[in-house]
Amino acid sequence: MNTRATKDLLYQQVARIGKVVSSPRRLELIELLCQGEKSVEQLAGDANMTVKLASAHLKELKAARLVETQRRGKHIYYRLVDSGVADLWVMLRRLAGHRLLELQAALTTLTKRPDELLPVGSRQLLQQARRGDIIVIDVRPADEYAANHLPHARSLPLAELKRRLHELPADRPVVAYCRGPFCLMAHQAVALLTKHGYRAQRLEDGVAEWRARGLPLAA
Amino acid sequence: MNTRATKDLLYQQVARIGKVVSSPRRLELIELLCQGEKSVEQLAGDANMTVKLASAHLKELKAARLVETQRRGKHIYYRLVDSGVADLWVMLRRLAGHRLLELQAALTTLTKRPDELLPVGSRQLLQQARRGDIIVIDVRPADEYAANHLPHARSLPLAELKRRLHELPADRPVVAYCRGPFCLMAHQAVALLTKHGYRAQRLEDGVAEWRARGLPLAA
DNA sequence: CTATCATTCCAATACTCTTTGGAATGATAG
DNA sequence: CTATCATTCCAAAGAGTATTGGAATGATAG
Repeated sequence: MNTRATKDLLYQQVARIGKVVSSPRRLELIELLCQGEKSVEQLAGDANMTVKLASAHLKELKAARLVETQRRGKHIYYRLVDSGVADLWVMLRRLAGHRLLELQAALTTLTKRPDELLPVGSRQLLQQARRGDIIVIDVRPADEYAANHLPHARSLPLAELKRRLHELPADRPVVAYCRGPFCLMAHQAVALLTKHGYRAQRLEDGVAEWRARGLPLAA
Repeated sequence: MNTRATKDLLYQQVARIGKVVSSPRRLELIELLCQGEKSVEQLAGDANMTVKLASAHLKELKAARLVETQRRGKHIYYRLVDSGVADLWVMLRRLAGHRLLELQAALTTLTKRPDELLPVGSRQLLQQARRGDIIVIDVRPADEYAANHLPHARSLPLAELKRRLHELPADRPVVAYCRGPFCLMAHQAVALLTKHGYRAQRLEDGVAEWRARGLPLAA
């Protein structure tokens, strides 16, 4: 029994998972896939890279068994193998956020108005949304809403928000969410809503964070 | 607001955590530190590397805020910053184990006898240990036992096991555990015990796995 | 067949990481 | 002061990674 050699082999295998999540590009792809399955084209577009580069990174993710593919028509769709991968993303982000001051600094420059952040707990939010005391809107693209969304949330993509403002009752507070803490869409939505007289706040969580906490989702 | 640049920065910060856990050596150090704090010398010895190399890797871990140091006398002791780091290690290993067939293959070559693995649930194990129906032994070095161990376990380091065999009652089953699934000490202990007529089984978990499941520990 | 979507191959550049060596520097105990 | 423990600096070899380019190949829909 060659102890050293075997141990090295074991750690090396685990390190493969680490290697895969050591690239900012791949992390961005993982975050996008947390929103639901997407084609290579969509992924490349959303993450600002060429299709070829996205393809290369997705190949790595697939080799590590973090994502899987399915062909439908002309497109090949990628999705996370299971929610454990989303949990890994949430955990890494949480660890990074707790430890790396640089990240916190970067995040606060994004969120110029800390007051727009939602002060309310998750379960309380759900209750208020169910009763209709507040309106929860999902400002991601419609297909991501279709794949998975928070209970009692309605889809109102950022791109359509301006011309569909009238759909929102002006007398109730609005809570907007998007892909998670790194996503800027909810942020912009809140800015727009506030400018038009709404009481709007941002929910930092996305569906991945929501699920990682064991909270329910709707599809 | 330069969206792209900011996003890149955010993902880059998270990728730093990934980078740190993309090295087999550093993972081994993390696993060792899951057992309790250790000096550089100890770590280097346990992980079969030179002090200088260990020092370099520990520097990386420290830069990522996964470990912290404390000087006591001539030695500098390293420890995990909090149990979230141990959880990350457990999570990565679990993901790797679920996904990478190579890892499973390597593990089964280690465990030539699958029957030696404990078939019993964690809570049930605790109960039996508390009642004294079984003897749970911690075969890690004594200082790791001192730092943290399973409830109702007694310390019986592998190095001393042979000459302290008489301390174990021959009429009750023995369950041995060590640093976790990647550690071979419990394995060897079970082999030795079985050879001497004991009914011995191996518990795959170590203290990190135990804690990650929310189960209690003793110190 | 043609257009589209995705991957692959070969190649090149630039970059980063790992590991080792030798030598030097700090910090501490006794 | 001396021995021990740990880190640091400079340097270098070697391996691996990321990204881009051009061109080609598969797979599918219509």
